[in-house]
Amino acid sequence: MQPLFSFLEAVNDLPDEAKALILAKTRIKHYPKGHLLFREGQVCHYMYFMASGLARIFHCKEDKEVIDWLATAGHPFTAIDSFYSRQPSRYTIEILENSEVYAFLYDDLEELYHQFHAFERIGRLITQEQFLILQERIDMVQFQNAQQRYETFLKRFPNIQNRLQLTHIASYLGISLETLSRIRAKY
Amino acid sequence: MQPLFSFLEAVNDLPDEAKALILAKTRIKHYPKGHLLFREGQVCHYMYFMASGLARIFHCKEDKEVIDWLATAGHPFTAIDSFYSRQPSRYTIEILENSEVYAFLYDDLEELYHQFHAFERIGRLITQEQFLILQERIDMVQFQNAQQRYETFLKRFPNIQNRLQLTHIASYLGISLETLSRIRAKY
DNA sequence: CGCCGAGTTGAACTGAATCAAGAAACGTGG
DNA sequence: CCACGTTTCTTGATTCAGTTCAACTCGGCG
Repeated sequence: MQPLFSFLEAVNDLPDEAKALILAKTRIKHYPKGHLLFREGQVCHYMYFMASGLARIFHCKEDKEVIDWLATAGHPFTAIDSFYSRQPSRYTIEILENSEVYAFLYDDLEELYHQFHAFERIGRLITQEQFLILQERIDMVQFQNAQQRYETFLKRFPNIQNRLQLTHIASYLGISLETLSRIRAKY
Repeated sequence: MQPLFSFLEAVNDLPDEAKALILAKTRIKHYPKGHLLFREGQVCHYMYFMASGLARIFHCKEDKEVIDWLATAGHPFTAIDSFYSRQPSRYTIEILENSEVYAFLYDDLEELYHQFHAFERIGRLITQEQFLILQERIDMVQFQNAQQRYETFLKRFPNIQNRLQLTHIASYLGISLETLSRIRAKY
């Protein structure tokens, strides 16, 4: 549980009672590489936290898979279009490496938000950070060419290149597999 | 103040004391078309709310202006990269029509967040909604061609076409002025 | 050894940018 | 109310980054 608490308390302090409730509500699971944590079309009932490992969140766009988000160790993730809206999701979540994942039921998270102002505050601040990450991503997709996107990617995920196959990197960057291959050919 | 309270209470109820404090902290201003509400390079100290009118939030990318956000009546806006981080902003905010704007000082907003759990909750939920709007925008920029983007734009801002010049629409859509003109030529 | 998925390389194609020039709309001053 | 200049918008020709399609290479594994 260390990684979760250090993630949360880097944002804002939490009272001990809140930590105790978080502890009581956490569901710790291990998933093997290739496992589908969540499938499109369903309502996602969990907010996840990646304790260790790697996952991809993708959706299908005209028979192609498009990766929207990479879940790396120490960060939260979910099917964001579904979890809060309680509507069916377009996303699928696939575990890419044997991973340790914490899961929090929607109702439990709501209880935490409700009971602890400090937790609600952390929720707001985390969402704000993720908003800024998305803003950067828009900038990338809208104005950077293929080469620049790859460089941005390497900076943002320095230790991930050899853990992801080219298809996935290309999909995350919004460029074709061939273009990415050509870019890497010139180091 | 009607539009602000109805915006906030559509998200979550607020206790009367919170409303009273909001009222006390609101700074109501009127700005003429063309007024620069905020300039890049400074720290933005205000969260704004557009009571009526229109504004654009843009930044400069290699001597060109890129519109990131349109502030329409009934919605909040600010230099989002600066307001919460307290760092200098890349954005400039220009009033596009004579507008009525409410402004909230950073410290006042923090006080509201701090004093009222309900307000903190509203802040979180609004941020979440804006996150989803950005996610849609990524989808637009990454996968829609020029024509589809224009159609998306018309759907999202149905009453705005004739209030914005083509240059601004093109900039918001991330396409060139000429391409947009050609698209409109075929109705 | 041969198959299969992943990655590379080549050639042709394309949507949209850019460059360029002209038309329309707009507003300001005489 | 018109003349002129400026800004906004349209239209055409050219160019380019990246996609698509296709063939080939490489490495691992039954």
